[in-house]
Amino acid sequence: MPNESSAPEGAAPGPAAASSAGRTLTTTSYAILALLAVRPWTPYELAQQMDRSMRWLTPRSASVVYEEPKRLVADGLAEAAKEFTGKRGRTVYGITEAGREVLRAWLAGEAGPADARESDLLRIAVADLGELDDLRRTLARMRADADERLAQTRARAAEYQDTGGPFPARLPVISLVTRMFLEQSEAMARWAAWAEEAVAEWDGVTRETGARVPDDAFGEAGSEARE
Amino acid sequence: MPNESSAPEGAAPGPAAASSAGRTLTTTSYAILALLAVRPWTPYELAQQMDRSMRWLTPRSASVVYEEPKRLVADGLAEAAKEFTGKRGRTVYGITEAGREVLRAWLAGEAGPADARESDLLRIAVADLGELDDLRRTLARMRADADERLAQTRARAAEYQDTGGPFPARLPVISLVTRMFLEQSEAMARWAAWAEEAVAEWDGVTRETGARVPDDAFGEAGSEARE
DNA sequence: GCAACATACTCCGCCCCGGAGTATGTTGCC
DNA sequence: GGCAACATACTCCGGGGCGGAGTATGTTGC
Repeated sequence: MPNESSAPEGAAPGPAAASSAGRTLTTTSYAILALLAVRPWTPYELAQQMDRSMRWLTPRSASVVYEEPKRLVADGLAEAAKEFTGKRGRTVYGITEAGREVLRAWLAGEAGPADARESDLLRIAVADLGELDDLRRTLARMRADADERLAQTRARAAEYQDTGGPFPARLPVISLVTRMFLEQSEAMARWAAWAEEAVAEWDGVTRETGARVPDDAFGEAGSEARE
Repeated sequence: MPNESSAPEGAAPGPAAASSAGRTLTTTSYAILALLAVRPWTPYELAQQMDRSMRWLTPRSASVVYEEPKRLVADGLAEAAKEFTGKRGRTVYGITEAGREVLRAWLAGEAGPADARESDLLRIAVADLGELDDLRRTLARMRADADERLAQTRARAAEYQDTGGPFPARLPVISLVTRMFLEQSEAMARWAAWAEEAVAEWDGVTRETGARVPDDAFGEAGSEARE
């Protein structure tokens, strides 16, 4: 059976296709789109800004940052304007109304790249481009995920402790990494619960509209971690 | 066949070049090699086992798991034996002495893929294929990394708190993700310190040779996290 | 006897990486 | 005023990895 997966310029929307785009948008797409929603950028600035603001969330190398806007333009989600300084050209990218729309849809829904972890965090970071309820829903989902993951990790740990695992001689080294996963998933679950609670008291998604920086947001995360 | 076509540095013996292989080995390479060091596997078993044991450490899709052993064979680090069940052939892969050697070298040194995080954790998980001192060195490095990362994260958090960041209106959402990074890096630093301490009391790297499962390895990671 | 499942793979388009390469602006210093 | 250093503005390419589709043969259970 011939694969018709590449239906490029046919404007044929796949079933799972994110709104108007003729491809599945990636986390990179949404990251760039979120930046463009703030103001127009040249690719160079975009690369700088991606490095500054997205490095911790979802790092992307410069070559990718140069590519993605072109695709967004092809999808009709961004637009490019050519400018010149002497004989030196440069492109300035802006977001289109369609672009804002898919961004809003992404912030509002489950749609988007399957790679949940990193894109969820991005969703939080740019939540002020969407609605308060979107943020709450995302946090609720993340909390559920984190709790489930924690439960799984604990179950695995308990199993190793009880049975010794398939290679009991290896248990000491295994215990080291297991403890690491416990620590990480507990941290995640703790955070998700905290964040959900904090946002429960918000009236909006920015400072002006009623969001508040929680008192303990920037301090020691675990009060007991002090030493 | 030396596919050296793209590397014009011909005579330059890269110090980071993993021993005899004509390419830079990836984390995947070491993961597979570590499995092969335990026993021979068919690709199908390998894929199963990768999913079982490496899913949390460094997940790889099946197609990659089928590809990698071929490369390892080309590098002389693994060997393939063809077997038949009726007219159905299958390959069984085993590790070569050269393979064990690069695995030992990887466990002993800094060499390997730059992507430190995930490969370090793998190094811990298969540390029983190497020496106790290798494990200690890896943990010391990880602890230093974790501490530095924590310091950076705290510095960024403090900066946001003091200056409000470039977009003060966005501070509430930013504070959410910042807190998440604080939580994560604290967890990591806490773990690294714990692990280093635990291993300090070991005499070997397996149970038989004097490694012990720490008492609190499988319990609540943070004693305060109980609720 | 046949369906369902397990085994044993191959192939392909796409994303992303990271480093090399190519230009042309602007700034600062002697 | 000249020139080096740095900033800006990109393109190109090989390779790793993903994930889903496709192919084919063995084994098991009803």
